[in-house]
Amino acid sequence: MHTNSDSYQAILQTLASIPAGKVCTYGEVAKLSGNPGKARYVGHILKKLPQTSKIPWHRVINSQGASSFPENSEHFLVQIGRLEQEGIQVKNGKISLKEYLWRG
DNA sequence: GTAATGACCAGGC
DNA sequence: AGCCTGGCCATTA
Repeated sequence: MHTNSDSYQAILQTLASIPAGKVCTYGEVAKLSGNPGKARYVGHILKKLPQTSKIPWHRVINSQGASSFPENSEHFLVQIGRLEQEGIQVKNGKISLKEYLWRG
């Protein structure tokens, strides 16, 4: 962004390449983009994305295999809804990383 | 300039 | 399973 424009671009690129029907954790996105340990930065970028962005933010979940949003929030419902629509099984708000994690 | 805040994570207990 | 701790790092106050 300001100090690390290169990291920003790399992370954005990785986010954009997550295929439908798969999910990726914040930490994985950071690692895959060549920025291990910058999971929080990934979160920052996603938070600041404009509504018009085509980045599939809903395919990013935390290392627990769950949404990082409050359980009944608007974002939470939209995220889970979209994932299910892409064929991902969500049981009890949790997603199987074994099955759906995208490793690049 | 410092201090607090997150769409985070791994490890320990 | 849960809860706490320390580390992480750009952004914000």
